Amino acid sequence: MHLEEVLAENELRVTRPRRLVWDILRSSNDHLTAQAIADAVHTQDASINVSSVYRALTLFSELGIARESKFGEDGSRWEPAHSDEMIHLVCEKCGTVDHHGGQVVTRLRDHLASDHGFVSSNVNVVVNGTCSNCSAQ
Amino acid sequence: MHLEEVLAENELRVTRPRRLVWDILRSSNDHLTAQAIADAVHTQDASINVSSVYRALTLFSELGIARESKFGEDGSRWEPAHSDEMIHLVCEKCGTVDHHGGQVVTRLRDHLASDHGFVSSNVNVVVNGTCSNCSAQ
DNA sequence: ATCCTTATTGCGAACCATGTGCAATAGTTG
DNA sequence: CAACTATTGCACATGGTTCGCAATAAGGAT
Ligand SMILES: [Mn+2]
Ligand SMILES: [Mn+2]
Ligand SMILES: [Zn+2]
Ligand SMILES: [Zn+2]
Repeated sequence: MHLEEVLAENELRVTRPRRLVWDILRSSNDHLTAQAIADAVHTQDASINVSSVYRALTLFSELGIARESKFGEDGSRWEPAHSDEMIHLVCEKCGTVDHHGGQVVTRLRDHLASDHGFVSSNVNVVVNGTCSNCSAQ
Repeated sequence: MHLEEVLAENELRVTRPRRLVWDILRSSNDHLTAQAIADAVHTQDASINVSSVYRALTLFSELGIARESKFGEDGSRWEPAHSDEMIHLVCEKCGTVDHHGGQVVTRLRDHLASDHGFVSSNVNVVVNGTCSNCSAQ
């Protein structure tokens, strides 16, 4: 997925803040807070304002190329967009957030639609607990 | 579930703010914001402060008798505690939040534990979409 | 019923993540 | 390169929630 294209298609400009935020998002395989992203951006260019980071993130989300998730604490977490079927496993011990795929979400959507007439636009599954690493101490 | 008992068991006092907040929570079958709860409380006793409402809600959550959920917008939503298996269907049109029960969550927990060593403490499933009422216009 | 101890309150100010108005800046197109 | 205007940086506003502290009121004992 190329930022430039998506922006061009929507007659939006490719700016330094947007490029930097996007690069951080792509290169990290974490679920970052806006602040963490801003910090990372600042190691490249300290002159970029937090507002621009927020504006970029909001825009990317609207464009469908970034995903915002709200886990327990602090603010939203950001990452490149991925399917709802990739659910989030949040370890309460070490704090890591893992992905887990399967059919759960798809089956749930289908069941809700066919048996209850509820048409889902997006499904968020967050599992809090203890990861296998932390279970083994 | 009697508030008085739970509080007594934990050597906590039964106060007017706590009783009022609990009554609102019990008598509504909605998912209320802290502000909505405070407003409702104020119709009974205008002298009760929002801080006390927040403190009561936080306490109830720690005691396991209230449940806090974060849906899309604005602040947290509160209700009497219920099982994780009761998942939330949030209608983007009319705003209503419905419950849906089943085995989905239980099966997911089991799968994660046995096949991935992830021991879940709580599972949150939020489905956003259009309810059957709103689909029918 | 009254006193005592201290948990709980009301109040105001602080907080933190995020959004905004506006003049200055910098993409983009020709 | 010039012109147009989307986007930025800045500083400040916001909204939901929390905190410190002195005043109040539960609950146990007398
Ligand atoms: Mn993810
Ligand atoms: Mn509920
Ligand atoms: Zn862990
Ligand atoms: Zn609806």
